[in-house]
Parts: sequence; structure tokens; C-alpha cells
Amino acid sequence: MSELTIGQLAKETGCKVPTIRYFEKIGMLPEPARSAGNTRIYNAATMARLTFICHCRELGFPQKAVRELLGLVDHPDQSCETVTKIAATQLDHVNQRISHLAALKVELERMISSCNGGRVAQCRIVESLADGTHATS
Amino acid sequence: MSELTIGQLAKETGCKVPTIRYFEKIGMLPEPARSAGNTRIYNAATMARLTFICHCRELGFPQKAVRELLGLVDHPDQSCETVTKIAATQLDHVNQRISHLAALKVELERMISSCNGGRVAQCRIVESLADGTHATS
DNA sequence: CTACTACCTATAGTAACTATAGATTCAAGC
DNA sequence: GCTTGAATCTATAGTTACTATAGGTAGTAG
Repeated sequence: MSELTIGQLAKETGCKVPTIRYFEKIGMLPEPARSAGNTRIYNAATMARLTFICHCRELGFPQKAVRELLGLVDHPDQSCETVTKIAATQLDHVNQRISHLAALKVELERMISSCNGGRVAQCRIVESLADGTHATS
Repeated sequence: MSELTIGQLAKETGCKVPTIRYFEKIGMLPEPARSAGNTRIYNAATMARLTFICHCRELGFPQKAVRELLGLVDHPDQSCETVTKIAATQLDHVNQRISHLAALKVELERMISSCNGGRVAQCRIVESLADGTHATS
């Protein structure tokens, strides 16, 4: 099953059909082959690419960053300098995100586990993510 | 320095001035006090709240999720059932994000470290994030 | 060969900001 | 006290990244 219609691709990736056409239009997905009747026909490589784009989107990456990452994929034989710079920048963002999320995770877990008297005593979610500030709620 | 103008708040949080007013308009920030001349005056609590919103935005949370999290902050004495349900749902999302980001991090690090021959041999970013698929690039 | 669904293009609408326009206010210097 | 330039105000228009709609064509089951 290496050939897919747009509907099958949508089902596989969880991405909506119009969104797939949109990604093609803006150049993030290649123009696929067409059947005799002009319907789009996708292969596994494009499916992998779309899955990647969807994951990036779930992670909240701006389109520009996704394009940079796809650029690494599309030109694997670029100079190391270029690749490393882009990858390092993205890695910074990823690490920041992970640490923010870890803080949020701790606080959510605390809220869930502190639920034993029928009421949650205090919510410190804001404080947990408002680092560098002196929150006085 | 517990009282801030909108400009100072923007500088402190990295959020743009019109965006702050926008958050007020849609009810994610409270209407602040006003000076004699009608300019907005903010306190530390609002700054913490805004910092939180900005972080959530960087993390790519949809506004609805941010509102739910703020709802936990605004009504800390809700029933445990409500809080736990919301917190658990958000925790699920957070955990998903963390694991996706961890996968991306590994791949970015691999790309950076594999850069020793002047060229990056192969880019497997797509494959690393396109789990569940059999990418044949 | 009809009925139904999936697909096609093109365009309009939505969510979440972001920028612009024109008027008012503050703060510093004369 | 007055000017002048930056910051603020409101209101509205524009942008980004989708998402839905409209009107028509293609494939497929009975």
C-alpha cells in the first residue's frame, strides 16, 4: 500500500484534506503524481514528511522553523556549518520547551496529587512558569 | 517597582504592547487600574499571569488550553473532581509534547555530532519524528 | 446508468495575533 | 508655563496559518 489518495493520507496522518492541499500550495509538500482522472497520488516519503509537519505543528513550532527543519531534510549534503547552525538553534528551542514543560508537568502533578481534602489548597501554575518574576498572587 | 505601565510590562515579559491589550480585550488578562490620564497600570500578579500566558504561547498551547489552566489559577477552590480532570487532560498533552520533543532533541543532537566529514551523511529528522510510518526516502 | 462518495479548484471565513491611523498624555528641557 | 518627542489611548485594518464552503468532476457499487 505505497500509493495513497489524499483522503487515505489524511486518515493516516490525522491531517485534514484541505490542510494537505494547503501545504502543497505553500510549497511544504511536493506536488504529487496524478492519476488519469487528476486525483493526487502520494507515496510513503510524502507521508513521512507530512507526519513530521503535523508533529511539528502539534509541538507549536512556527512554520518558519518547520521549513528550516525540512530544509535539512531536503539538502542533507549541505555544509556542516549551515546544518549545525540551524540544528543548534532548533535544539536550543527544543531544550527550552522541554524545561518549561517539565515545570508545568510538576505543577499539574502536584495539583492532581494534592487533591485529598475535597478542595485544592492553592494553585501555583502561574508561578511555576513565571520564572524570573516575583509573583505575588 | 510594583506598578508598571504597559510599555514596561511589555519589556519585562517580551510580549508586545498591542498583544497585551488584545489579551485584556478577550478576557485573559483582567482590566487593570488606570492613572489619572487613563493609562493602564499593572501589578506584579498581572505580570506573572502574562508571563505564564507568553510561555504557554511559546509552548504552542492553544488558547483554550491556556484558558483552562488560568481557570485553575482563578478558581483554586473548585471541587477536586473538576481540577483533577482538567489538570490530568493537560498533563497528558504535556507528556505527549515532552516525548515528541525528546525525540526531536535526540535527532538534532545526532545531526550536530555526526558532522565530522564536512558534510552530514544523512538526515533522518523526518524519520525520527514520523513514528508509526515506514519512511522510504 | 444512477446514486453516492471522494476528489477537484477557487474563494470566503476564522483564530490569534500584529500593524496602522489619528488623537491624547506624560516627561524632559527651555 | 510651554514645547516637543516618546508613550499611551481607541478603533480598525491587515497578516498568518489554517479551515470551511460552493460548485463541479471522477470513481465505484448496485
